Amino acid sequence: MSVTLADVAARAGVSAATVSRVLNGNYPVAGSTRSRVLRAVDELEYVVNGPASALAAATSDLVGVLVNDIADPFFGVMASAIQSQIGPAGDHDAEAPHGQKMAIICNTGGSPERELTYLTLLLRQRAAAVVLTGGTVEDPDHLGALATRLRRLEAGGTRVVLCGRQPLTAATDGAAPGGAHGPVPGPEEDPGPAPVALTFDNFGGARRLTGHLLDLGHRRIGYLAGPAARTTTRQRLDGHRAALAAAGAAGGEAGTPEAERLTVHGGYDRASGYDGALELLRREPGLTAVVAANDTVALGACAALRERALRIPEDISVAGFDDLPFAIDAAPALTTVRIPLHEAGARAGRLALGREEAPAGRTATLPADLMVRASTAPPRP
Amino acid sequence: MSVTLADVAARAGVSAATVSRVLNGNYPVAGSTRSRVLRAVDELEYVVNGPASALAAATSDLVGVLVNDIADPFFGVMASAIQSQIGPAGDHDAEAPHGQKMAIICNTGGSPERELTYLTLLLRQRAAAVVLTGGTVEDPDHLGALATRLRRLEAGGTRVVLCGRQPLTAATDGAAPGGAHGPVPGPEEDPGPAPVALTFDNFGGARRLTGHLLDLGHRRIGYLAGPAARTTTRQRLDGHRAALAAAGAAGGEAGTPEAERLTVHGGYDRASGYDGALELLRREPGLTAVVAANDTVALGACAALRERALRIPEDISVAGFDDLPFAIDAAPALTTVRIPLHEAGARAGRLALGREEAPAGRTATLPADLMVRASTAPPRP
DNA sequence: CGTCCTGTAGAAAGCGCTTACTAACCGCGC
DNA sequence: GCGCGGTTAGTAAGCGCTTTCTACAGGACG
Repeated sequence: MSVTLADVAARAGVSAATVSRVLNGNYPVAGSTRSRVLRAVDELEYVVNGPASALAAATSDLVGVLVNDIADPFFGVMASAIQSQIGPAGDHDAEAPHGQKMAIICNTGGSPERELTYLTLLLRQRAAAVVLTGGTVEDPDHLGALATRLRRLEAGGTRVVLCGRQPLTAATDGAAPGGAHGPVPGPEEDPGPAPVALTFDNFGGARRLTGHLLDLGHRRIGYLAGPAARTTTRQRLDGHRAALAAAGAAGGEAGTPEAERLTVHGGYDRASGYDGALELLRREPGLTAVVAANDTVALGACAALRERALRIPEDISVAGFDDLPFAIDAAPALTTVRIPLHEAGARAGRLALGREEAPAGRTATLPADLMVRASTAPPRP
Repeated sequence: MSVTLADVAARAGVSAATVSRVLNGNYPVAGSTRSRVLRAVDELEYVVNGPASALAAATSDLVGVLVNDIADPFFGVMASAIQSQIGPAGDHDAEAPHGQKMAIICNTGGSPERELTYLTLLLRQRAAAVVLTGGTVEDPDHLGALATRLRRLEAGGTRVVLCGRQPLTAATDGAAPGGAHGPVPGPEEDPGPAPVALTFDNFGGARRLTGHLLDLGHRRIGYLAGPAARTTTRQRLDGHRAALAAAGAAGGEAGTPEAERLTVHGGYDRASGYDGALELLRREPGLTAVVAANDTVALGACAALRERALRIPEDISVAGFDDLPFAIDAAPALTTVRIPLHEAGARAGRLALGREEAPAGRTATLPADLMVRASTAPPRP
């Protein structure tokens, strides 16, 4: 510590400016000078003072990544992919090049307030970019506050990328399958260009998944939804109901008692699946299938059903969503919908760094493919 | 952006110094002045310039967290717990208090080089603290470089905490069950105080786990080890062999052909478990139990065994390690060893912030409790 | 009534770096 | 021999904040 640019300069017999230029490589420096400086840097084990250079250059090497829950592999996988694009690349060299970015992963716990707090903190750090992952609360107040923060970030030169989330207010648009909306202005104020967004086809995936169950012959299908008023939850639920409605099956029409009865809202955790499955069974003992908001919930549901001595899939089918790594290893292997988390994260990371062109319309929707495995089968006659 | 302290000062009719003092609350300011300043801050939507204040105050709000693989719940859970102590607390308020810390989660991918790179980057940022999670490579060169980096960090005022890792060179000490070593000086140079460390009782947990299988009557037990030359891998393997040796069972003596034959090294991922189980079966068709380096590997092994038409636990027992959330939902529920990841992370976070006293001897070993579930049973006669 | 605290606020000197702007030097053509 | 572009290096002015030191009230006190 306390070895400064000036020390290096003195040792190399040049001015501080020259050292800075060698290190940043953004100005012609004679070869001999350059190597003299580099040697001094090495001998003194000089490490730049990040804050100082961020202040002087008015840019920082920090990239913020907001996630709901880093302990959840859904976010873990995305975060890992994002970081793989941002952090140090190969392992060939322990030296950290100048201008090397670092990701700050912020755990919001799904709390809108904390999300805003983190955005303020990132603004304070003058982050180079911010990636918001996963769905969000559909509360207009929150969305408004969010839009304001993001606008301020962008005004300050921070690149904003949404990964797995609708472009802001478009989130309240109902369940549009395609998802490719244009920018929608927030309340008052100039919206500026909408942040670039990568969204998942939750609606389409859910519709195909429930369609698969309907094709197998299921008609009494329970749904374990995630927390209410969140975009991801609603898109998946809407897809599910759209499939039911198209087949004229029970629960297809939102708001009807039938639909309410076959839907239980909970969290995205295992316990919600466990409790929710029991509740569904209580409400509708004749259930032949359960669709969960995600794989974790599905696993919890499986546990509950097994305790009730129901065999999967002989007595009851179960399906998840996301295709997290453990889905294929469940017994029986879980039928689910694959979300390209890794691809999405990697692409978001590149977009955040400006290393990839923004998609046309500033929004791209990634596919959600049905993965049929062993946890779903035709209902018993 | 571009609203500076001076702007706020002008608006409030005070000097910049006063505004700084109000914001930092570390100097007496008259109530009336204080509220005038706060109003100005509010009206101007002023946000401190983090780099500038870090430079002037020579401290930063950044805390580095190094993990091997953030997509792995083992690290995800710890990272989440660490952050819960460091990041914004309640959701009562969207305002970010001054001095609010942020965690930078760095994904090393298990690469020693990348670990060093990140440490340099953190040094550059003048991080307030650094938490290194999980085991490490046992290569003396790497350990030396690591010790040097950590010493430099500590010299610069960065607090260093190890979470789930032996205090540096103690890592090469053989499999000491207690783990409470004193500081061991690195090669040359003054060691200074060893970083505070929270370690897991991998050895003891593994020994109890294998002991459980032996008690059930198993004698031909295969072991799916993690990557060679990593502390966690070796401690668990050593514990396993210690239990075997104590019972006089096959494979208890390291280095013997028997021990080698019953051990397969791989990664900590699902595929390694799958491949490894098949390999074990090939080497020893009479296997009655498989112990895996962690739960993820165990799940992969289960998949492979099931494909070979072996029933768990009737035909073959399987055990994991860590007790990750999904272990209890495996079918059958996985017998494993519970590692208090959340508690460890939370405590490490508090230690990093200096909000908790370092344990006596600067090292505390956390218990690893055996969780007997349904995937283990007596072998068939 | 002058002095000495105590409580508040301002002036100003950096923190370590970047980056115009300026200066020196070189070889060149006229 | 002199002025001139082209290189390469140095000078110095900040970047926006913290913090020491100084200044100035207004009581309390002798």
